[in-house]
Parts: sequence; structure tokens; C-alpha cells
Amino acid sequence: MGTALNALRLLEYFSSSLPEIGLSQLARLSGTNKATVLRHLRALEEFGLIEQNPMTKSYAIGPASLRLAALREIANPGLESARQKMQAAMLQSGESLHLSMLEKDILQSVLVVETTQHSVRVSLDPTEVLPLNATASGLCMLGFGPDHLMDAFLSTEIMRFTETTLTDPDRIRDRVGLVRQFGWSGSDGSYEDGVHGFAAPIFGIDRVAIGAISIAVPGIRATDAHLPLLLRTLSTISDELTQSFGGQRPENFPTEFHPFP
Amino acid sequence: MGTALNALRLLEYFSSSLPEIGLSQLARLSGTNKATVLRHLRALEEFGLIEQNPMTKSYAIGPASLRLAALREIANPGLESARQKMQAAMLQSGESLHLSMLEKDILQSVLVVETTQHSVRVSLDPTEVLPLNATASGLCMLGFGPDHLMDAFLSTEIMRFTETTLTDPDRIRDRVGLVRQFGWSGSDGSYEDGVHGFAAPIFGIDRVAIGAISIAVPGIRATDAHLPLLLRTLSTISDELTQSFGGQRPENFPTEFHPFP
DNA sequence: AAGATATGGTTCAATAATTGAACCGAATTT
DNA sequence: AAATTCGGTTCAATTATTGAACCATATCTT
Repeated sequence: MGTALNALRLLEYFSSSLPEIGLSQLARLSGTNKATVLRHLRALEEFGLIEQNPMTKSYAIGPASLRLAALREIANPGLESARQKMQAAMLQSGESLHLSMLEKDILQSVLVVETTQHSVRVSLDPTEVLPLNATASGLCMLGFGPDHLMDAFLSTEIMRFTETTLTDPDRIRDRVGLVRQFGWSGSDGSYEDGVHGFAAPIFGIDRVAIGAISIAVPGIRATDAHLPLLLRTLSTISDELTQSFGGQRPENFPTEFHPFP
Repeated sequence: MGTALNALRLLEYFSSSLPEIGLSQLARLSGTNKATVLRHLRALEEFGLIEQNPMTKSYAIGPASLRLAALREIANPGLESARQKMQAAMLQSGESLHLSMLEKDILQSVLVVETTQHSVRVSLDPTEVLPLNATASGLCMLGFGPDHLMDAFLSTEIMRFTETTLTDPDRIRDRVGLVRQFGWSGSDGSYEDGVHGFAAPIFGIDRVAIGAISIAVPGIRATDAHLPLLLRTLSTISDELTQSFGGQRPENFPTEFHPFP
């Protein structure tokens, strides 16, 4: 049941670490017959969602993805202006920015603007799913997202990524409490070693967070001296993005961000 | 034959002028049974390529398109840097820029950067298929694209869009001859009345054009006084993009663009 | 250099999923 | 209040999908 879906699911196996896949490999990955995989790939290719490298014979995401993305931009404007605002914030703070949005209780990365001012930078995968317990953006969503999100998340398996990842439900709740109080969240290498994140929520019309904007800083530059600039940038852009998505901040939301005690 | 493809083809009916479509309407447009359309939409929705507006119940392109586009950007880098170069060229010339690429003998629009400096501007559909005879970009491709392109195009039905559209094969050939000589092409409302285009080719590694970059100018600003700036911008960005896509210009390609006599 | 094992791609009968006409209830329109 | 439209459902007939086996070719191993 769901041939079209089965075909589409093949696209899930493409990732930034595996952007090109051969026929046999894809058959193995998906646990499907080669003939079936080939049929699906041909269909996807005809539509343009898949493209075959004529040299290597292996397959990759095709140009139709761009057409569709542009089309979505029209139906759902705001992302393009978000990109521009993020670009400005990147220039102001000198660091990479990262926009993620909640889709069905999953925090999806949607837009990445990398810094052009430092050679030591954090390079982010623009297609990632962000763990709610391990990233600054995730903690933000737990604090300001839909009420059921925390329980839904705690009922799933909580993953550990590094030494500093929060995995204890009680400690997560405590931390999220602080985030609610201060309006922003931080992560110190709890997802990837050496990567510090600072995130603030983006609210929807009902004052519930629909996504988060985060600044990713390499450990070297995550200093107390740098922090005020980052927090100022964060406060401004989270407010701009909230407005640009047609949302509004809750009444008691802090107008300025201050460092955690 | 091709359930998956049939499902995907439903996506073709979404456009910038029709970004949201209801079930019955889509069934009518595609000439398929409602039940079938619904099944397909459900599959596409589960994957995220389609999204249903819970209020209006109608459907639109979903968030998965963005994920896929980001993924393609990784496998096929360059587009993001192209956007930045186009942005710079837009600021320099003050006009909207338009990148198109050849896919299977069809010239697809891939990236649009609209001017922020004028309120009278040309607004381009970022998902269009560009007619080779009627647009500046199209004439460029005929002049510098694959050899077989001209014959392939002339064997199809040649469309007329406005009074000034070139439809006579001989006149098209003549014009393309000029384009080859000068390195750039122009169109004066031959696709849409009042829209002037100026385009230059982007070459691939084999010195054959893989796409074109064009500047779209409203008739009011398409003056002789403005032209030198436009041509300078065009020359620079077409060279930059050629390099950025890893291509090279043919040996005898003009280093500067001059107005047609 | 011969065998072994990959690869991408094809064939075809058995099968399982797709299809569309008719239908339903709820809004709108007339 | 009748008629039309909408989104969505049902179910038997049909149709496209599926996977095992197979082919040709390329690469690696012995």
C-alpha cells in the first residue's frame, strides 16, 4: 500500500554524508529488490527529483527539488526574508546562524547561514533533525513550544551525544525552567564537542514557539566577552523573525537577554 | 504504468499563480478520479512534499521540498554561492537577476534575485520554463549551448508571445549569429510586453553553455544610458558564474560586451 | 590470466496494490 | 428548500507492481 510513498522514501537515504548512491547500494539500504528500486528511481528521475550521474551511474537529488522549494516559498513566503535577516545577523555577530522549525514534534533544520568572517567556523548540516535535549534550539522548543512537546519527547528514547548531553529528565526540566525564565537557551558541546549554541524561540500567532533561531560558535570564541554581542543579536533576530512569520511573543517574554547566573 | 510518477505529476499543477489547490479542483486539472488524487496527495503529504491547510482543506507544496533542495545544494554545490554573486550584481546594476539552466533541452529557471532598489521592477516566476526563441536567456543558449539544441528546438512548435517574438527560423538563426559574435543577447518585450532582457551564457567544462544569467529591466529603464552598466555587470557575473560552476569560456569569447550596432 | 565478486540493468509470471464509479454528509449557492 | 459543490469513503475489477533469476560488464583477487 503506497507505491508513491515507497518511491519517495528512497529519497530519505540521501544525506549530506551520502549525497550519491548507486542502485545496488540503495536496494540494500532500503531492503528492496533492485528492480523495484530502479523503477522508482526512473520515476523520480523523470520528474527530476533524482538525477543520475552519467559517469558514475550513481544517483543524487535532482533539480526539481529547487523548483519545488521555490514554489513553496511562494505559497509560504517569509523564508526568503528570514534568510536576509539571518545574513544581517551573521554579519553583526560574525557567527553562523541556524533556523529550525517544528514539524510534527520533530525539530527540522531549515536554513543555515554560515559566517564569512572567520575561518574557524561551525559548519552545520542544513537537513538535520535536531535532538531536543542536546541542542540550544531544542531546549528552546521544550521551553516555549507546544505544551505536549515535553511529555512527548520524554516518552521517546533520550539520546546521548557527548559527555555534557543532558539525558536525565529531571535535569532537562530544570534547565528548561531556566530557559523559560531567561528567554534564551545555551548548549556547551552537548551535541557536538567544541560547538556552543545560543538559541531563542520564534513564536507563532498563538504565542507558542514554532521554531528557533540559534547562533553556533566554536568553543574558542564562546567567551564571556563575546556573549553580550551574541545575546543582543539573538534577541533582535528572534523578534524580527517572530514578526516576519506573523507571530507574537508572550507578554512576559524578556525584552533583553541576560547571561545565566 | 508509473504510479509514483503519476503522484508526482500532481505537483506540476502547483504554480506561483495557483499555489494552493483543493481536492476536486486538482482532480479536474489532472483529469483523474478524486479517490486517486486523494491517495496520491496523502502519500505526498506523508512524505512532506504536500501540506494541507487545516483551515481551507486545500493543498500546497510542503516542507520536504526545502530539505531536498538543501540536500541537492550539498551534492551539487555552487548554487548558494551563485545566489550571493547574483545579489552583488543586483546591487551593482540595480535590476533583477535571473539564472536559468538547461535540463534535457529545456531551459529551466532556477534562481531569481529581485531588485530592492526600484519599486518598478520585473517580477519573475522562479519556476518557469523559458522559451528559447522569446527570451534573452533562450537566445543565449541557442548561440552557445549544445550544437543539437537549435535543430531540436526548430523541430518543435515555435510559440509566439507578443508582437516582437521571433518565430521565423531564419530570423532566429540570424539573431543567434549576432549573439555568438557579441557574447550576449537581448530581448525587447518578446516574451512579455514591457520587459527587456539582457543575458550572457554560463559555460561548462567543455566550453558549451550550461545555462544563462540574465538581467530583466522594465522598458522605462532600458535606455542607452543604462546599457553600459548592465553589460558590464553581465560580463562580470557570467564570468564569475562560469568559474563558480567549474566551467570555462571558449577562447574567442569577448572579454567585454559592446552594444549591438 | 582465470576466477570470483562486484556493479547497473532486464525479463516475466504471480501477485498485490491501484483505480474509478458510485456514494456520503456537510457546507454553500441558488 | 432544492441543487450544487465540497472533501472524503467504499469496494470489486483491473492494472500496475513486485522480486527471483538472469545478463553483460567492470573490478578486484589469486
